[in-house]
Amino acid sequence: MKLITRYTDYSIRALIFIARKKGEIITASDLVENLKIPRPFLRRLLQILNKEKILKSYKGKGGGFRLLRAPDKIYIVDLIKIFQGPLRLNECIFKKNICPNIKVCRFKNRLDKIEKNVILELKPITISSLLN
Amino acid sequence: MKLITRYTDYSIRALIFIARKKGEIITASDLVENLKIPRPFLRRLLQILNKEKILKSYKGKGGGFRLLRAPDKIYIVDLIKIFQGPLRLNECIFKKNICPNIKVCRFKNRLDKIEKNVILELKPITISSLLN
DNA sequence: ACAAATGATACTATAATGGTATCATTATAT
DNA sequence: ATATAATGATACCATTATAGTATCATTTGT
Repeated sequence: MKLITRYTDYSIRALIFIARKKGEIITASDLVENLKIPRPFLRRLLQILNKEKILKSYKGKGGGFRLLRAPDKIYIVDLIKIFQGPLRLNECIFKKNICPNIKVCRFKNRLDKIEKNVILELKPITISSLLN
Repeated sequence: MKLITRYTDYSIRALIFIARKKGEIITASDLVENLKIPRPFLRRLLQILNKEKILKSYKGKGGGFRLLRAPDKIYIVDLIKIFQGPLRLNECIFKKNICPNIKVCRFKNRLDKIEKNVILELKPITISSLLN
């Protein structure tokens, strides 16, 4: 029951590293050396961040990655969504229309409240808010 | 990233059902019929609850299960612990002594706070508080 | 003795996560 | 042009957690 998978965790570390280098183009190799993330895994992750327009990639010699958005516009919840899908801690095992007491189920209501609070606390966290 | 697995979820439903029957001995069959939980799965789960002293089982004809504790002494977090292990949303991928910046890692600090809040909200929930 | 219950335990299936490997493509410097 | 250093695309594999099944043994009331 982890909130954050390695994809998300690694990508946060990578983005923080890149953000600290303000504008420099950072290669996968730079990140491997500094963050000890397995190379092929990191490469995949960077490609995803590129596709999702979090990073911009530069191909060819001298290439690498740069942030596409300002660090205060990169929200952790976006990363979670990219790598882990919609943030949902709580899903009724009976899908909507089968569970007989969906409206009454007090447990589900409690979990919904907890989920909302988690989201509320995660929402404001950006890469820039983690920089130091 | 689910807070609650089926084991936990099913066992909550089962315990609520049993609790409502105040003191009656409830068989696995009763629960299967009423809660639509797959029989072998439910049976395993009841055996676990028996071992963990949440339920008391009665073997042989006329047997079944009864609550061993009062419903207000059965905490959801106990069930989570039984079926899912310690409630931990947040574990550094670098175990304690490897991550260079464990004390400074602001992200981990944030997650710790969120985790604490989740636990705080889950802690008071008992079977009796879900009885309606 | 029989039937109706649980106890014990081993097995299987599926999906998510974590990680690897390979080849193609692009861009720069010489 | 060509070699080199970078990313792009993709397919594959391993491990673990979750979900679920199957089987036989044991106990107990009638």
